[in-house]
Amino acid sequence: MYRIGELAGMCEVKADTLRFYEKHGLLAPSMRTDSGYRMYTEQDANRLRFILRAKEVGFTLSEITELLSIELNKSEWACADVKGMVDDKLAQVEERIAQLNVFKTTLQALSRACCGGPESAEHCSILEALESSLTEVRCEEPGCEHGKQ
Amino acid sequence: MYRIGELAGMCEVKADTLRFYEKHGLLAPSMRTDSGYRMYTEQDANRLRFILRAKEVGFTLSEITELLSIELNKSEWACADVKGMVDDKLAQVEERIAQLNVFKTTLQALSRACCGGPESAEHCSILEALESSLTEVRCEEPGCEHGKQ
DNA sequence: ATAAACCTTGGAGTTTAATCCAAGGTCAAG
DNA sequence: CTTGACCTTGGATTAAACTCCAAGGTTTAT
Repeated sequence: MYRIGELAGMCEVKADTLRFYEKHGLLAPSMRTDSGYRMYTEQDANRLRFILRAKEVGFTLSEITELLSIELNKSEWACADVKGMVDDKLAQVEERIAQLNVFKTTLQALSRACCGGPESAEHCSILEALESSLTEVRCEEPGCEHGKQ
Repeated sequence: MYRIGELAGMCEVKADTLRFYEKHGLLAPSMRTDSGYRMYTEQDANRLRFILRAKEVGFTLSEITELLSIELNKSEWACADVKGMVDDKLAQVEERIAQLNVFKTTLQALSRACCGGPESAEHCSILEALESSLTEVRCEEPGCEHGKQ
């Protein structure tokens, strides 16, 4: 059993964050001492770890709430519901990855287009691309001609 | 010359957003009419497009402010500065993609572990995994044994 | 000349995810 | 038995990036 500060320290979050999660229904301590101190079990700690892992990867707290809320009411849900939720999240994650890959490609094109040297950015390909249109970034040859004059 | 609503409509943002950008030093109209209406020139419109394009690539407004300050003063900066910013952003995006891939793998494991049938989620492998530890999700065989009793 | 559509300002509200604060209660050590 | 570290609560504040509102002024079309 951990007090709030212990669990927080263990998981590298602040005690305030745990109170916040409690207020928002993500994680409540399994018990309280007579004097009202929150006491977290190992199971609570595991739940917190799941929350943190999900968060690390870009799930919002309300998405995490949704995912965890089934657990409180297991018997009212069918496996299909649970799996459906996971699959929805999976689709969202894949969508997000796809989106980020688009960003990545654009950024790579921008990066490749620029010599990155100490010369003035007067004719910098990156700035020129942002000035005109991102779709026009084309300068993939290794010998960068940029800054020639 | 465009009035605020025209420029907003043209670029598919709200007039409020343009006022917001002005307040935050990203984009001020080049002039005002006698009666105080904002009037944007084609150059202003280009600057807005620059902002929107940069946003598309995932730059925050404060990063864009920085980019714009380079833009306005190109000769005082080196290509290395500009490329450095893009490469930083690229690293951030790649890091995020890597994280999302970890979560994707976990979600795929959860999904595979569950039969997805109409039976009660009382003994659902997904929920069991969430309750204990995600690292324990191991049930990749096609014949799902889940819900057996 | 009047209604509709547009514009102005300052300021408040929204969302997400905390983070901080004040005033006070609890607990272990010396 | 008092100090210091910890805990309690409710409420205020933060940051980002808008978004909306009220009360009024301007333009334009009929």
